[in-house]
Amino acid sequence: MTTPGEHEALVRALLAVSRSMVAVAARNLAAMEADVTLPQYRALVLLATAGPQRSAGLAKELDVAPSTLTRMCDRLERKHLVRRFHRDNDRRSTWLALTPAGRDLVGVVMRERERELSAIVHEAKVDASQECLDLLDRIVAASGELPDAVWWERWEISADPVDGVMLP
Amino acid sequence: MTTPGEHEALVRALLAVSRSMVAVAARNLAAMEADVTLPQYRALVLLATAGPQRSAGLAKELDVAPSTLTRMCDRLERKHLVRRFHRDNDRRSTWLALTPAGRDLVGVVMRERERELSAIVHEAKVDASQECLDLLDRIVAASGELPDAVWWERWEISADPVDGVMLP
DNA sequence: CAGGAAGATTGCAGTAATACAACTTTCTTG
DNA sequence: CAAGAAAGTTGTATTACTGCAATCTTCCTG
Repeated sequence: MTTPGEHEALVRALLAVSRSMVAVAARNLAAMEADVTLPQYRALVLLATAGPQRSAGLAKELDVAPSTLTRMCDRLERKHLVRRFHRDNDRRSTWLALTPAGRDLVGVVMRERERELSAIVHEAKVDASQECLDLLDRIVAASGELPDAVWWERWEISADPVDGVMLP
Repeated sequence: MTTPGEHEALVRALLAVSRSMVAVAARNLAAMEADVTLPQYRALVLLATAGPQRSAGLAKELDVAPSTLTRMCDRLERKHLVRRFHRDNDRRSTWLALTPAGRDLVGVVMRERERELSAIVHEAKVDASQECLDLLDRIVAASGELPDAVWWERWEISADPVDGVMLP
């Protein structure tokens, strides 16, 4: 079990890690010059991991007003990164899904980030014991995020999954 | 030394960690409702860690045009989070520094993030061996970020350091 | 089927980010 | 000292984000 001191030490270490990872992600996304804004990119990532959504659901996850989301999706649709569709003969709810291009964009950004992390790990010359890997995995799980392997599975099927498994 | 397989495994684990930490930071900042935008917050953080800057230097670090930075600082100054001043009888360069309020804002956001990370660590029920802490520290160092203790030192003196040690 | 609820969009309005070009001031150098 | 470089600010314009209120379909329910 974790003693108070160990707990604090780990939290402090993670706070620094958090700053590192945020900086890496920010540089990474800026460098892509991907023609999407940060709010737009957040929407794309949500669609990649949580799958197609109703407009209202996505608005709630992004914590913006419905009208804000409508406008944002207008722009994303204009760029062919997202598409709208309907289901179950329900013409009220509009569903949103990534296009293959939208899926690819998220994948490219993530692959690039992976490349940067690889360089950092190389630079750090660290030895990753199983114990440390487990620790990282548990932190990820506790924060509510998906393990890497699962993340990529979700990503893989996130474009055009209408006949697939991601629709509830 | 790290074998190929271990390297890959660590990179993958870190990629997931990166997604976690970005999510935590995003939630965190959004929840603060701090009356600053993300670009503005990035500027404040840079001033907190790198100390007072010339306008051009900050613009370069943020990768925006000088005029963009001027306008942003107009807004930050209006909110009393940043102040402009001159040095060395040089009336061309304008320097930028945090006000105490600006410094506090950054500190509050970071403390809140620390609180969230503490909850996650608690939830994860992990045991942090010295080996794991060292690994995290080396990752942080390799990414060019400061260790937590140093970060807080910099933060501490970042407001009104004109007679202090942060000015080159 | 009629009334109302649900869901998204549109009208309207304000703020922010962003950059290019022109300009002002100030420093530096020949 | 004069010419020019350096640094920041202002003028101007575009795009995006954001939300509230009104509207328009569409679905549901009595």
